[in-house]
Amino acid sequence: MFLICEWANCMSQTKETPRTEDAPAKEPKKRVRADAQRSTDALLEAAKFVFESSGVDAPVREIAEKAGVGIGTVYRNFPKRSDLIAGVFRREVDACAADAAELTAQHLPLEALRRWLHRYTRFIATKKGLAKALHSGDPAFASLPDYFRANFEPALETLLAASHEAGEVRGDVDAYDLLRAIGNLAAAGGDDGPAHTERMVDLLIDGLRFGAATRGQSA
Amino acid sequence: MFLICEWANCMSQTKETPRTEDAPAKEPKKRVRADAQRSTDALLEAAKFVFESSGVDAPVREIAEKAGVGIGTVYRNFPKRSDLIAGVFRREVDACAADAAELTAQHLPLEALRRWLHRYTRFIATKKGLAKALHSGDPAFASLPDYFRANFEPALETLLAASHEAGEVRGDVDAYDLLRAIGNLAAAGGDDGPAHTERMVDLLIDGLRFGAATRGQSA
DNA sequence: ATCAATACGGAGTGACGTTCCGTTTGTCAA
DNA sequence: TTGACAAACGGAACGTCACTCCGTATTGAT
Repeated sequence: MFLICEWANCMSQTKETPRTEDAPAKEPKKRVRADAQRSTDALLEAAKFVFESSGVDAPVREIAEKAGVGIGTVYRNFPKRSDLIAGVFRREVDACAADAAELTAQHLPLEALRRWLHRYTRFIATKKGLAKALHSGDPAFASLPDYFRANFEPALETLLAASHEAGEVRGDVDAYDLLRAIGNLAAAGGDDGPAHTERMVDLLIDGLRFGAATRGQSA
Repeated sequence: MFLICEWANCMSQTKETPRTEDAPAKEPKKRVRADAQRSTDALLEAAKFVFESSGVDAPVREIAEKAGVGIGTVYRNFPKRSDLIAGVFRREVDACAADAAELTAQHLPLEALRRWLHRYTRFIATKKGLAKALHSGDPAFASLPDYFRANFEPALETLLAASHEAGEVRGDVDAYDLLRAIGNLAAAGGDDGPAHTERMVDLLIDGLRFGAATRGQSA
């Protein structure tokens, strides 16, 4: 009730995004060697597991061992420990955001929306341990709030729009507001298990459905 | 705007206080040796300085050196690094709470109240760096929220009551509410210097004065 | 002045993040 | 297929940290 409410708030810090030119071209002329790619993947996979089971303070050596690579390899891929944490975070964001498209393809709009919001709830819940690290001021984390928003907001907007066009939910809900609200719910709700959070999220969804037919049908 | 709001909230976590029997007697039969007392004081003094200048992550050795004692002495007085941090925190709370009585003796009620609230504001501001540590889950910090409240709430209550009896402020303000409100103000207001916080606190004080004559004169 | 109790300092221990470098491997041109 | 080289590899080594241990010095009651 006191620690995590800041989590989603952290994600909402209004950073100016200069966005001048970051990644100029995808492949200038370099190919990624296959073993390097394998190492990076194994590392992210192992780090995700270790962070979730032993916390973000787990030693780098433990992650290297779990990934089956040497310590040197860890530091070539992620020069700082915090880069590894940021890497795991980004990968998780990617996975969660990607699920939105998949759910859209497999379910009717409202059901896809419902499932994704619960998926997002689980994402937040597993990232509780990261909240502390996120506040360390480490520059490796500086771009994370933007990354979070840049991926989740469009994903949810698409889901909302589809459900709205199907006449299932109202059209006047801001995707980002909803992300933050659920983020706060999910992050704070550790006290009595995930069941409580699930119920609260369902309640929010019912709120979205209420009045779907009576307003916002303009779009 | 996003990190510290949790600070005072942390302090408000509703911990059950069994309070069965903690400190059974002040002095069972042991006297504290003079050199030991000197070491403890020097350590707390040095730690306060180092934490404020170098952050709470400063190495223990640095504090020991500043205090002019050996590392062994640090660890005899404060078995864990976190105990030192907690010790500094408690001492600061004591000092701030004690100032309430002193200000009461030296000033008229309303002025004493005003000065102490600004004193408290400074306390919060210098404890920003501790917010992160406070969330580490370390058991050494578990009792801090209670300590915070147990010292500050009565202090402010006394100040408020005196001002109210003098007819200067209303009588329907909860001391703890006020502590939290100012805590949030002071902790969040780092962006544009302390001046902004000072003004906001003065505004709150004016709020207390408003209507002093028209209501709550029952007490 | 004596002496047991207590506190002292700081070398030592183990674990950590990170660097360095000799060795191995993947890729591609011949 | 083969050769060669850039790239990636593993892990010993380094510096720093929190914390432990123990021989020595200080204290205060007698």
